[in-house]
Amino acid sequence: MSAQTKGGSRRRTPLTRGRVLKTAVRRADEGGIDSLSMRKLGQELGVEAMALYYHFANKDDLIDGMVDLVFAEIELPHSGDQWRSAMRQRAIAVCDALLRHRWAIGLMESRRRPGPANLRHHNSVIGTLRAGGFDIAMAAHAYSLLDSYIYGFALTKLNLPFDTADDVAEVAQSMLEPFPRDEYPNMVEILTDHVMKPGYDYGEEFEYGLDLILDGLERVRGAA
Amino acid sequence: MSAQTKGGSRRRTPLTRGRVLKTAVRRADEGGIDSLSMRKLGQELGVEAMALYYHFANKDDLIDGMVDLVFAEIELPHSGDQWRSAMRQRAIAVCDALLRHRWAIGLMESRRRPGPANLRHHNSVIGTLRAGGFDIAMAAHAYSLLDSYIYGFALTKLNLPFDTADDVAEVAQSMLEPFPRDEYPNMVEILTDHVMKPGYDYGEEFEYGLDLILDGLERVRGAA
DNA sequence: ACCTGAACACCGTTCAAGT
DNA sequence: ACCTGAACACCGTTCAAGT
Repeated sequence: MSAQTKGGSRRRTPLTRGRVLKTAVRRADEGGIDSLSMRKLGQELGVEAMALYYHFANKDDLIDGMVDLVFAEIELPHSGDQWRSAMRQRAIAVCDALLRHRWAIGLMESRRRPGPANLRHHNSVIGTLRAGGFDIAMAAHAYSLLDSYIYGFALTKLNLPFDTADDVAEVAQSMLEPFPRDEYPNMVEILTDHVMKPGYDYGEEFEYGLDLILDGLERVRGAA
Repeated sequence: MSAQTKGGSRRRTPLTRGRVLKTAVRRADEGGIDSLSMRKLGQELGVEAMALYYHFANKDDLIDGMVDLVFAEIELPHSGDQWRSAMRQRAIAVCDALLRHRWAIGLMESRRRPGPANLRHHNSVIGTLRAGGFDIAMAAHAYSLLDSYIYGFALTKLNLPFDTADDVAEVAQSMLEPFPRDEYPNMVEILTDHVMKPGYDYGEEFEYGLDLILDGLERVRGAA
């Protein structure tokens, strides 16, 4: 019944934290975090769920490791980069990583035991801002603002009840259907004259807002 | 054993959607969304879990109702308000509501069947922007930017691994503990010279970023 | 050292049945 | 009309036991 009893090889490559984590991330990417149960993960690795508890203290320990894998995917600014282009690139890289790993959005900021990639990331971003002329308090402002925007955008985009452009029309239609015409005229207008137009892509909003924020940061940096 | 068999009253006030929703929101506020199981909710209402399925199609239907209750708590701009003060007030009101109902953060934007309070909210915000001189595309930009920031800030604040100022020092300490000194100097600096200072409150970052964004929106509005 | 089996205390949901 | 009991297919985790 299990993978081991079939064929010649009785024992596969043994479990390691790294192999478990890679499989766990793939599973969560594909099926969502709710599909990542210890039992199913074990099954995918050809092992009983309980074997995982030999390598991880508990599910939270597993998630700590998964989050650090996501941080490791994000390219860091090189020292010497201009703060603005570095922050722009990094914002896009973080957003992309979150869109690849939607399950990670609420988890990236909450680690009590951040891994090395996590700490390297924060250290590098703060260093780039400080080198770009931001004092400590302003670097904190900038980091908070940028990360709130990045995480919020990814959260919003992934939670929108439609994925493709085709979906949009259908969903928008059925959202307003139960209500009398003319009850929400501004909603109707923006949906029909903007959102449902061909070529609309919510994803494009990201860089508009990002550049507006970077403009603002440039201004307060100059004023200090 | 059950509440009904004890004392005189055999049947309590019967279930209604409204009463179930109010109880569900309170439970989720207090114990988190994971503590909101159909069984526990039933128990709190003096009823078997299965009774809830008479009033709600499934758990998602329940959550649709809970989300609309949160939207209903958020005061809307009055028509005639200046766009900037209206957007500022509304951003603070949304952020406060999300901090009161942390379980709602990922759910507010994802309803395929938005309730009336949800639609009224969106309709009102878009209307205020349009009346303030934003054309359709710019109103869409502004709304996306503001909501990404608001939801992202609430998400980040609630996910930070510390709540109180006392926590901060302890958590910061233990985060860096497993690593060699001087490995993350910028992290150490900002933690010790800023975050761990008395009077630090991450919550105060919200209005700084909000005003920077509103300044930016004012500028692009003027340019159009 | 590394993994399993059985068990415990949970989930959401369906469905036939009760009042 | 409104609710219950039993059942199904799941969870995370513990612990003693196997190899």
